[in-house]
Amino acid sequence: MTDRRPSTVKDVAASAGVGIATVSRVFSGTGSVSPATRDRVLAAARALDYRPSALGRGLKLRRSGGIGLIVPDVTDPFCAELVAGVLACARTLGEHVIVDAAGGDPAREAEIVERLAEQRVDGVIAMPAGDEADWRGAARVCSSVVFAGRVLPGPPDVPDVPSVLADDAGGVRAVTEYLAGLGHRRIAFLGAVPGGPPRVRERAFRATLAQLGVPVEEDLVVAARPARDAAYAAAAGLLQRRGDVTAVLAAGHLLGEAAVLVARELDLRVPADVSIAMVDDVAWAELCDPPLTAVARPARDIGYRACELVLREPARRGRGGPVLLPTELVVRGSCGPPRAQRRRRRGNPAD
Amino acid sequence: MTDRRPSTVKDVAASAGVGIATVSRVFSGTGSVSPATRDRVLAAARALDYRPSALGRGLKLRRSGGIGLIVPDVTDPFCAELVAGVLACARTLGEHVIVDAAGGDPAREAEIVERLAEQRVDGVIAMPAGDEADWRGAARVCSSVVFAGRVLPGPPDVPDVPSVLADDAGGVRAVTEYLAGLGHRRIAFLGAVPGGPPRVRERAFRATLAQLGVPVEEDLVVAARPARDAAYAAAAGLLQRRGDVTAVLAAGHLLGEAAVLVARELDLRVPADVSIAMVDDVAWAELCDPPLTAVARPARDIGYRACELVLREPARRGRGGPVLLPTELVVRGSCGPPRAQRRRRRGNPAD
DNA sequence: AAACCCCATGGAAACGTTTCCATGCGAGGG
DNA sequence: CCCTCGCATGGAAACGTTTCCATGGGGTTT
Repeated sequence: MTDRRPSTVKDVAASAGVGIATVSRVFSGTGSVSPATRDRVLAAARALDYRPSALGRGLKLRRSGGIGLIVPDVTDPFCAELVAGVLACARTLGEHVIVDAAGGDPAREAEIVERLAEQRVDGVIAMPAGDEADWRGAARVCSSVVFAGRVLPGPPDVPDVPSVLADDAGGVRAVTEYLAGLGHRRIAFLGAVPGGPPRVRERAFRATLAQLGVPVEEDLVVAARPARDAAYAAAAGLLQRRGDVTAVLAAGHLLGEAAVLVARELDLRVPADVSIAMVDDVAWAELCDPPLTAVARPARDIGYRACELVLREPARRGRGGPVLLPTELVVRGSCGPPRAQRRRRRGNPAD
Repeated sequence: MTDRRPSTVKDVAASAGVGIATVSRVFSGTGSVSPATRDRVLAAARALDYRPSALGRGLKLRRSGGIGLIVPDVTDPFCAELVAGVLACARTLGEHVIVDAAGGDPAREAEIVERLAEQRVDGVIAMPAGDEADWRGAARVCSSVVFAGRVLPGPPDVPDVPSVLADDAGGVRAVTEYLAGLGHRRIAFLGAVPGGPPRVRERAFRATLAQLGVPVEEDLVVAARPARDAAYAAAAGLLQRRGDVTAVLAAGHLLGEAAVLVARELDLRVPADVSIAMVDDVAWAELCDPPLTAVARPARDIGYRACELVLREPARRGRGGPVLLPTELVVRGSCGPPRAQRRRRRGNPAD
């Protein structure tokens, strides 16, 4: 039936009685074309339903006019917000975005990068999971890579991949100071990263407590992979083992979710029995009962900024370390003064 | 610097001492190449860090090897889940996905479709907002369009755009029967679509009640745009105006959120004073207190299936009406038997 | 032994753009 | 009046791939 092939510059040129170069000039905006000719070309194009082929153009220009975006999981609220930011910025710059989810798997990340390189994307934005080495290779493969929302665990020696991050340290400091200011002394940190050296949130937590003269009990810093089951197990372990904690700072929304569910399961009232706060202000924080105090990371801005960085400012890339965007402490009802010292649930004396 | 241009078939051919046709055959998998030659080509390619250009291939093949995906908002949990499904399927089929958000604006949708057409995508999956006319044009422009998760409000005359949907009617029927079965008689439907004829959920709600012999009070069917503010306003209006409703069925998660917040604001206990259920089982439904009963739509499956449809089964497309995927009623604690007939807000609730 | 066929291979022509370069032409200055 | 300059325009060459077609050679069949 109507599976006519799309019309091309050649068709338009013939129909308008001009050369193909002129048609190209009209559509690419370069060069000069007399108004009369331009009108004639545009009319012909409209009549033929002409639509310039991005493939032809890309081939000639050696760029596709699109960028790649790699996140661990598009259904994660933070990632989704970040994606939205990237889309918003890309739209203003007239680029399209190829999105893919790596599921936190370095091998899949590498695979996606490979594919994006074949697509000749103009740049790649990634929320990385893999290790330094993988990405150093990737940076070689792709024109430009920007990390957004997360960086690699590797040694912070030469940060040759530019990045846009939330000021996690500042956010954790703020919420830790807030909890300490309410009078808490036994504050748990839920969500240390299992292997390897402590990451920025844990470090900020420790540093803030130290600065406030509150001793850090190793027992209260619990590691957990960022997955629902692991988070729940970690939270359950913590709250059962240490009935005397008066506040829990969850390092991410999955951890916060776990803390809330476990507290409910153990019949702990929030914040009367235990205060809960978390990093990442997701939608449900407000719907919780009580609503959860959280450190809001500007996920959308991070995405937007990363996109600007990768497309507009190739010069600034990598200079001056990561771009840090401010967090905000959103105080809701889930934190209060600590309950007077007393045991609850067959507590084990651990102090 | 190392801004060498990427190597091409020509480079590889020269380096391996073969013709470019042979290199192409090795990488595209077509034709036959002797093992020895193949190895030589692969070695040369590896040495040169060769990566076939998707642009060149796309130009020749007249297809980009990617599909377009248009959703209203990637941060919406349902959309995000749908996107994840599409990505999963596209991955298995070796295609990439260009994602964009239209914000529910038909003009933006049209613009995105235009852009995708320029990219010569192999197909488009859309959760549409625009009206029938727009999309009929789009379908002409693009090779193939599939609707996912939502269809157009237009008359269901000639469904020439294939679609993959949740069985909303079944889901609403199930939850309505459940509420009626608990004894509710004054059940509100929150989230009728403002303009135009009633959509499938409202129709199913009315039909089910009619079938059960429960009269539908027009006053209890309230319209609301699917936005936070509108949802909240609608919910507040409903619950303040009609203190005698014993159950609210929210037609979407934003509406459900609004119902929960308004109920809390009005000091209505759930489910003692009012039962709440909603369509769309999002993460916070379980974190709510009490956890919310919801109709789960298989968003991920919908995305996956839509992607299969658009890529694998061009023949089946459009035949036999929309593909309906089953919903599931997830019963949690937010619904109970109706309170004995009495006015709400009779002073201070004893807590 | 001759005819044949299939396989491996290379050359060359697309695919649809952009852009360099050449051409023609009208206007303005010497 | 001629030279020059600038502008509008067209032809043609790239960009990197796939694929048709031709070619040559070795093995099989008669």
